[in-house]
Amino acid sequence: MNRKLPDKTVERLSQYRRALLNYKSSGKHHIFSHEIANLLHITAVQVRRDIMLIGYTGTLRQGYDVQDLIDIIGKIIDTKEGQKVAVVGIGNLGRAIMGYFSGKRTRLTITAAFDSNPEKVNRIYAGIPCYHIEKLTEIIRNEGISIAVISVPGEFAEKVAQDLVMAGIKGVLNFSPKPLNMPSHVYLQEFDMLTILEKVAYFVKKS
Amino acid sequence: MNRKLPDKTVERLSQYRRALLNYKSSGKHHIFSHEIANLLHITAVQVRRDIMLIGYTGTLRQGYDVQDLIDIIGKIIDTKEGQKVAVVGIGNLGRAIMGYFSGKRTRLTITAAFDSNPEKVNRIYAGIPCYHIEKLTEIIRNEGISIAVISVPGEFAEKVAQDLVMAGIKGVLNFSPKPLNMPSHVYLQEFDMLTILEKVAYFVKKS
DNA sequence: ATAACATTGTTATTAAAATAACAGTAATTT
DNA sequence: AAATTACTGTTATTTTAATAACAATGTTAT
Ligand SMILES: NC(=O)c1ccc[n+]([C@@H]2O[C@H](COP(=O)([O-])OP(=O)(O)OC[C@H]3O[C@@H](n4cnc5c(N)ncnc54)[C@H](O)[C@@H]3O)[C@@H](O)[C@H]2O)c1
Ligand SMILES: NC(=O)c1ccc[n+]([C@@H]2O[C@H](COP(=O)([O-])OP(=O)(O)OC[C@H]3O[C@@H](n4cnc5c(N)ncnc54)[C@H](O)[C@@H]3O)[C@@H](O)[C@H]2O)c1
Repeated sequence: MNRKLPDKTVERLSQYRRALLNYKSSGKHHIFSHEIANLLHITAVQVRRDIMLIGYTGTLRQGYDVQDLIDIIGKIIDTKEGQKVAVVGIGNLGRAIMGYFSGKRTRLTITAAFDSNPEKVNRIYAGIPCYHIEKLTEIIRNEGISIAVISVPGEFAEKVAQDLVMAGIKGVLNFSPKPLNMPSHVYLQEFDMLTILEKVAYFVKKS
Repeated sequence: MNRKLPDKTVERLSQYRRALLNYKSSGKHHIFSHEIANLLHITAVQVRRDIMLIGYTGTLRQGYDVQDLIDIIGKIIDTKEGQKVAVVGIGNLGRAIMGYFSGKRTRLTITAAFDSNPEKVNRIYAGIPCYHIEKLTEIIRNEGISIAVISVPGEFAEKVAQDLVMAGIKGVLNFSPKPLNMPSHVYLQEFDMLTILEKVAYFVKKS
C-alpha cells in the first residue's frame, strides 16, 4: 500500500474504479476478477495480480466487495483534500479538456486556466476562471495547484514548463508536440496525437 | 525493415522525424545520436538502438544524414498513397483534433467526420465534411478509410466500434472512456484523459 | 464422504523495453 | 607510430510488464 505501484497498475486501478462505480449502480455488491476483466477487456489474472499488489483480498465465494475495492483504490490514488489542476493554453484542446472535466465527480479539480491572449483572460470557461499567463506563479502557489496540463503551441511549451516548475508544480501532462525535460521530482506524462496516430498507421500498414 | 518494430520504437521514430524536419530547417545536414537524444530528452543509446533496428547506418565522422533518416522513417511509417482517417463524434474533442490536423503536412489525412446530431451533419469542420453516422459504412468503404478516431460519449463507443470493424477499419484510436474490444486484425490504441491524470496524481502524491 | 469445480492469491516464467557494456573505426594528438 | 578521442553499431544485462502455472480453499455434485 505504501510501496510505489507499477505505472501500468496505477492506470488500470483508475479504470477498475470507474468500471466499479458504474457496476455498483446496477445494484450488485460483489464482483469476480473475471467480471472486472471482462469490463476492461483484459485477463482475470491481470486483475488479480493488480489487486494483490494493493493488498486487498476478496473472498472465495463472492469475489471482491465492490464498495471496499472502490474505497481502497481511492485511498491509493486520491489525497484526502483532493488535488488541484491547472490548464495552460485555452485553445481548442484546452477548452475540450475543461469541458470534459467539468462534468466529472473526481478528486482532481481544474481550478485555474491560463492563456496569453488578452481576449481569453478574465473570462470563465466551463466554470473555471482564465487568468493571464503572467499570473501563473502567483495563482499556482496561492491555490496550491500541484498538477498542470500543457496545451499551448509547441514553441511556448518549454517556457511554460519552466515556469510551472518554478511555481512548484509536481506533475505535468503535456499535450504539446514539444518533448519536455523536467527535474526528477516532477512527474511528466506526454501525449502526442500525431505520434500516436502515426504509430497506429504503422501497425495498420504492417498487418 | 520488414520485420515489425517494437511499439515504443515506432513512437520514437515519429518523434525523430518531426524533430529532424525541424532541425533540417536550420540548414544543417548531419546530426549525431546525442544531438537527436537532446532534442527528445532521451539517451543517445536509445536513439542508436532504434536506428539500428530500422537498418540505417550513419558515419563515424558526421553521424546521420538528416534527409536520409527522414526518408527512411517515412518509408517505414507512411504508405505511398497515404492513409485516410475518420473522426467519429464531432464534439469539443473531435473538433479540436480536426483543427489540429488541418494544419499538418503528413501522410495521414482526415477525410471524413461523422456525428449523429442532425445540426452537425452536412457541415464542414476544418475543411472536412461531416456526415451522418448512418453513412459510416458506405463512406469508409468508398473512400478507403483505414483508421478511425473515436470521440463519441462512452455509451455509444461500443456500437461505433462495431460498425467501424464491420466497415473494414484497420486501426482505431479511442478517446472515449469505454474500454473497447477489437478483433486481433484491428490495431487498437486507447487514451483516457482521466486515467492518465489520475496516474499523474498518484505519482505526485507518492513523490 | 469423496470427487469435481470455481475461485483467489502467489510464485515462476516469458516478453518487451530500457540501459549498460564494449568492440570497431576513423580522425586527431602526442 | 602510438595513444587518445569521439563517435557508431551490436551484444549483454537489467528492469518492467504481462502471462502462465499452480497451491489453497470452500462449494457443489455424486
Ligand atoms: N487540438 C488537438 O487535438 C491537439 C492534439 C494534440 C496536440 N495538440 C497540441 O496542443 C496544443 C494546443 O492545441 P490547440 O488545438 O488547442 O491550439 P490553439 O492554437 O487552439 O490554442 C493554443 C492556445 O494557447 C494560447 N497560448 C499561446 N501561447 C501561450 C503562452 N505562452 N501562455 C499561455 N497560453 C498561450 C493561445 O492563446 C491559444 O489560446 C498545441 O501544441 C497542439 O500542437 C492539440
Ligand atoms: N473533451 C475532452 O478533452 C475529452 C478528453 C478525454 C475523453 N473525452 C471523451 O471523448 C468523447 C467526446 O468528448 P467531447 O468532449 O467531444 O464530448 P461532446 O459531448 O462535446 O461530443 C460528443 C459528440 O458525439 C456525438 N455523438 C453522440 N453519439 C453519437 C453516435 N452514436 N455517433 C456519432 N456521433 C455521436 C454528439 O453529437 C457530439 O457531437 C467522450 O467520450 C469523452 O468522454 C473527451
